[in-house]
Amino acid sequence: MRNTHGKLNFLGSAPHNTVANATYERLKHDIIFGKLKPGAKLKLETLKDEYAASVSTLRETLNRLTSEGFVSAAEQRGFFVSPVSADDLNEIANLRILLECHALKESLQNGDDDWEADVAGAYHKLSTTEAIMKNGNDAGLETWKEYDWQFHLSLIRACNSTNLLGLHATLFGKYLRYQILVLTYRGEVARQEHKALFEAAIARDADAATKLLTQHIMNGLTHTLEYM
Amino acid sequence: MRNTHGKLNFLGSAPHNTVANATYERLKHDIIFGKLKPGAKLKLETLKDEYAASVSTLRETLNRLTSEGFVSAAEQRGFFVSPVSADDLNEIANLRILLECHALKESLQNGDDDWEADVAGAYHKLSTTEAIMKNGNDAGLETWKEYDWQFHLSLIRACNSTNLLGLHATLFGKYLRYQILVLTYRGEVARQEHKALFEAAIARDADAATKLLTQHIMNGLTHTLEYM
DNA sequence: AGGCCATATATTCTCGAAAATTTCATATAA
DNA sequence: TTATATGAAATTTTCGAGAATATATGGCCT
Repeated sequence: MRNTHGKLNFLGSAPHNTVANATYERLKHDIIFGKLKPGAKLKLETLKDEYAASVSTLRETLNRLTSEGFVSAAEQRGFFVSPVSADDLNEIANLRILLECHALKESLQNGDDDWEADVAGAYHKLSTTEAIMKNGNDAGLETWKEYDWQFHLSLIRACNSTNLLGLHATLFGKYLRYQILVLTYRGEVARQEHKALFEAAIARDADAATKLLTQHIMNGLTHTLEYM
Repeated sequence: MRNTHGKLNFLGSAPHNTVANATYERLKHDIIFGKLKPGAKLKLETLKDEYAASVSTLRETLNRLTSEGFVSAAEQRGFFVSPVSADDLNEIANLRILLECHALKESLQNGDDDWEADVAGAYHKLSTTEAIMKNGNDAGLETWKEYDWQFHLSLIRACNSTNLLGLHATLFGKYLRYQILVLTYRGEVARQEHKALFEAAIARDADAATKLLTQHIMNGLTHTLEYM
């Protein structure tokens, strides 16, 4: 993680103090939430106007995003939004299963009372939002996805591996981009999956929890592939 | 991976056409091979002289390296070489086991004749070098480590996941830095471990291969921790 | 002496412009 | 007509300087 001070938001960075950080936040957000389409050329002159940053500053952020895989770079030919594909989504979903299940197991072993309270809190926020959205209110898409992310993060936070949490955060972002891309509702099913996952986690049933998590991700994958 | 054209070297990038890429290569190499010590401040003015690049270009590469975790950044206080710790090494070794074993299993299932030939070739280079180094010749440390990396990469290359190979490459680099840090010889043991691993892979014995790989990494971890 | 504030120095962050390279449009030749 | 060469325009890459911020220095007060 970039800055250890200050509260982290759901894209995984500190609040933007510098122009570079603000630009990074906005660019990443715009890619994940589809404002910048897959494959789109990222011309520096255009970005300069749109994001109010100089070429050098923009290149800093584009290099960061390239490292993470949200942007692709071609030597002397500039940057473009990383393309999407069924293969790529498959890879990401499987990696998420691998890493998140591993982290979940560790977390269930290590998590103390504070961890459990965090999970309960995150689940409460998520389920409340999902209950509201169930009634046709799909205005708070970003809020919902933020709570979704926070819930999954809370489950694995006690895994005791900063490196693992870092990799997971990037993967989650990539997975989220695909979900936003198809943007069809899977709310009610996801709601039940979250509930079962939460209960298994609190019961410290690692086998059940990892199975539920795997199913949860696989179902999301199938659903997304169907609408791509 | 950054540039799909041209042959990749063992640090995972294309040959340096641009100043930025050359600087990135050199900086990463200097961090992994300990020329830049863990925790060292990376002052822009100093780097400018040493690497013959402008501030903007340097910041591009430092941002890339920060994303990968080789460099740490503190808001308004610049960059420094990421520190090392036993905890961090533990995390990295365990992640390497998780990812590399998974990739190995997939690779053993998917690998065709060309893959097998690649593995045999990579193993040949590695074992030849290890035989030479056995006789007290420890001049070719970097060559050895390159062949080591190429061998491990060849084993998992048929895993059919670009994302997985990318994560593994970064992890391998971080693991390598710790090995270089203690710089004590584990050649003869590693030689035998590589041999057993090679044979299990060619026999497509996934269980044996993953067990051997896990042991190989765990032994390296124990050895490194001992001398830290 | 030891802590605190103002000032000076050092360092990072940001920008716009010049150099290098690619891409596009047009003309010329087979 | 198709292919190739030529030059103009667009784009990326690189740089050095100025603005913003952090760190160090030295004087002042208790």
